[in-house]
Amino acid sequence: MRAEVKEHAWAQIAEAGASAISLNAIAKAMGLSGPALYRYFANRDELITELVTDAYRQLADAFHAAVEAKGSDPAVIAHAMRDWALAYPQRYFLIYGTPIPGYHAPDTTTEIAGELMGMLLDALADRDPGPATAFDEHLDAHRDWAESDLRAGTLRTALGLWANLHGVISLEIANHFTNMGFDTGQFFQSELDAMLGR
Amino acid sequence: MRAEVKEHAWAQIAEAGASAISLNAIAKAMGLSGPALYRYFANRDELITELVTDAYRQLADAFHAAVEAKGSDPAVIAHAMRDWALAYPQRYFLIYGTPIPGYHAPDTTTEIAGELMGMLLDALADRDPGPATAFDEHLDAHRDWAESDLRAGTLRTALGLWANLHGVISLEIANHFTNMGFDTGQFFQSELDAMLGR
DNA sequence: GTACGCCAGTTAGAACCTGTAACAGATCAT
DNA sequence: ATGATCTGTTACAGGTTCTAACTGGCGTAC
Repeated sequence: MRAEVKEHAWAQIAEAGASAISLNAIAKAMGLSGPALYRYFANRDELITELVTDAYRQLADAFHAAVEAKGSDPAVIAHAMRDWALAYPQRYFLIYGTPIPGYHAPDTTTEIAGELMGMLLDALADRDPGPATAFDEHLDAHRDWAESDLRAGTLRTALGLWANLHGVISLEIANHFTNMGFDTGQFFQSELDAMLGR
Repeated sequence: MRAEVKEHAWAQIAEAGASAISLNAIAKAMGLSGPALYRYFANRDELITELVTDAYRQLADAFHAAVEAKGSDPAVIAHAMRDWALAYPQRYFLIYGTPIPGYHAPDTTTEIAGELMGMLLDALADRDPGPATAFDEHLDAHRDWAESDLRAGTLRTALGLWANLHGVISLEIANHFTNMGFDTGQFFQSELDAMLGR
């Protein structure tokens, strides 16, 4: 039942964004009347929270599937992230888009965020992070969020890769490149090469 | 009058986000009654559009001011961008956050976006873009959006810098780093060094 | 077999929102 | 002075979330 509600919610999100989902419209689409849904979700926020964690879970599953199929490689994870974002842009924005003021992410989402970062760290563990930087020192003193057997340089590389990936992907799916005429896939690959190639 | 309305709109945005601005509430805050505002804004979308272009304009002004004060340098622009985003996170998200479905940015915003990119290109013009890449060739064939006297490598560098800046900044102001405990300013500087230093 | 309680759904309604229509009053130009 | 215009009003239609109160059915206990 909750699953069916979320099904309709995803459909509404895909065509009008998260802020436009309406419990009323979902109920009507399911042949129910307005307040019936309040048996299953306390309020609109609870539904959205559930959607956010589901989206996170899906992204993590996409990562796992990609690593399973093609090996633990940063480029594999990067492409999995972009492919998922292109397939489900609204879900991506649910995770990484404009935060809703006053809304606090539940613990499960931060756990999954850690899981994502963990996979990226694993994929980068055997890599040479290049010369140590000033930031590495600082990171070394603030690394409680990562497994302890990793070099600070690896953490730095993962953070940088993650941020850069997010930058390229979010600009692409927010259509900030559309007026420029170049191929976004090639740009993504180019950035990936710059980050990992060297 | 329109300015006063926008003033209140910014206040509402700051505390509850863009999707929560209400013409009704603004009117009440101004001592007017609901429909009075429709004399000045045809509808809610027109107000938001104006806010978006104003935000763009402000960001561009921040860039100009920074360049004026400290010279045309990519690091100067980068810091100006981050400082502005930290000062006005909601305005930043209005520009670069989750796009509003069905909303099409007016021409003026794309013009200002081009202005921003132009300043970045200027600041990078004298820089060695490093060895030519495969993407440079593609860019060379799709560069109508940039002045013609620039090397493709410079365009590539500007795009990459822009995307990476956006990634770091947007993750920071969306609080995706809060649980990690490191200093976001140092991370920003580290990324900036990695992008420009080399 | 009857009575009880629970559960899923209903309608009614309060309090919001956007936006339109019709109207009242002031002010400004001719 | 008179008419047009401009600014604001109230009334209203239709939408939203969400609460309250009620109804019908189903399962269980006695």
